[in-house]
Amino acid sequence: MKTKLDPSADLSAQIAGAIRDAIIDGTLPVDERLPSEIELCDQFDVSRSTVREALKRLAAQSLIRTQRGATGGAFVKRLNYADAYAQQITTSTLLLSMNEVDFATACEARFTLERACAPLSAKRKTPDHLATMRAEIHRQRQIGLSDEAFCASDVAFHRALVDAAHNPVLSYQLAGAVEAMQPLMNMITFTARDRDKIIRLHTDLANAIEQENAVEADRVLQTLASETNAMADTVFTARAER
Amino acid sequence: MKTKLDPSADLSAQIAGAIRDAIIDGTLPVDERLPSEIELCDQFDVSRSTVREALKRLAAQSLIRTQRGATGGAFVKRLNYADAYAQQITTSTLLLSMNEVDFATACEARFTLERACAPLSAKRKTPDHLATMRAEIHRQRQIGLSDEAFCASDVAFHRALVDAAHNPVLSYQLAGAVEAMQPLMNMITFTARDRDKIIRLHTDLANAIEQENAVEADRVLQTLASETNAMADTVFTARAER
DNA sequence: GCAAAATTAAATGTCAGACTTTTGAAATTA
DNA sequence: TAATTTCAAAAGTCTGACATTTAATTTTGC
Repeated sequence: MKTKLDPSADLSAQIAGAIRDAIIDGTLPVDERLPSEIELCDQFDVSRSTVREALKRLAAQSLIRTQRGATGGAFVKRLNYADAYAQQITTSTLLLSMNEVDFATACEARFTLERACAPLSAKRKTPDHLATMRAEIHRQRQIGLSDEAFCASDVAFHRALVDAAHNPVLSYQLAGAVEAMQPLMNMITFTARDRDKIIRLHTDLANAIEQENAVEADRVLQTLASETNAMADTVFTARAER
Repeated sequence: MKTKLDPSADLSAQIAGAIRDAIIDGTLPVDERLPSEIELCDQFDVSRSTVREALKRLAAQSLIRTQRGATGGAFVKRLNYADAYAQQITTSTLLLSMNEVDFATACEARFTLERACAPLSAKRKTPDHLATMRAEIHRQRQIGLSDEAFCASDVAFHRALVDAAHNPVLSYQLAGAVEAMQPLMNMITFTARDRDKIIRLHTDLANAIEQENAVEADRVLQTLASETNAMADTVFTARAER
């Protein structure tokens, strides 16, 4: 681990990069203990502050975990789905909110991916996922529900749809696509008629999944996509005129 | 920005979390300058080392950038596609390599998503993307090409396919799915006949995209998925017997 | 001799202060 | 006015100290 790179970057970034590479290419296997901070000081010939800053960078990416105490230290962390989800969602959300990605583009991406997922969900759904979907539909019917709460329930509904495919990798990939849309959706105000329309489509979708009717599910998702786009259009053009 | 959270975590993690939240919810807009390190020391009542460790955590997630010098400081960074790609790929790769995700699951996720993308690619392809795909097919034909180089070219081919959809959000989402498979693919040794088969399918796929034949493209991708799974099966069962 | 309690040592976490380097702006000079 | 010099603010790095946590070791009490 005497590797060094990119002399332009900060020392702590170089060191973090060297260790990260070692983790990614498997030189440092999961649960391996890194040398102690003091030993890393010697190896990289820097001070402890610099080593610590490098380790914090790695910790922020969930590449290592640290333990205090006698047998403590920094260990290569087994990246779990929960951490990966969280990072993906943060990144996706910021990517969308900071880059003036237009609603149509994000919407297209999301529904394209969801439509890909639906046939698998129809085939592999369990009563559990179906129950979650129905429960969220029920929640969406509540009168006096805020727009934000409606959106949150919408996300939960679609996540249940995705999870029903029983492919954790797929769920992970789609988590970003679905959740990252939420802030954009929150910019929309839903009229009662909009909600009715969405709820009806959600019901159709749940039914299609229950009946393992992939074609119908796809049709509903396509409709949902265009309806969502239409609602956004209405809101945004109205807002632009004002 | 006087918020604090989770008293169980380290101070630097708490501070990073508070600032991260402010960035995500928009309290700190893009390109806003954070207070200087010294000012943050006062605000959070911690030492400079602790503040710096917090800032390094944020930098590792591409949430801030720092500049030295008189008008320098830490600024909220506009997350660009390149950084988001890189992070997504790192996370996806590690998720797959560290969690004994079986080949079939990862493969299914990848091809399901790619099939969703193909109709859009067929509709919106440019000569440029098509040329990239053909160039990679050409590279794959070279005799004496290592398995690794073959896989890398395979990834490049599929990325061109995805990028042809001209939806940057979709490209970003699929980057992880496609690239993260590479280490898994690298575990396979391709016989000459395997390569022939793949190259023929790639050619069919490029033709289908060129002719805007989405149905044919989907058929080819399905075939490619099952062929890939079959090759992996052969390799893994042979390896298991040994 | 054994179990509980005290001690120790190793490691990370935090702090304080100094020095270095970078960089833009202000002041000076030609 | 333009080039140069000076200056000051800020991040980057280093050193050394102390605090806290934790497991292993040693001591003590019975």
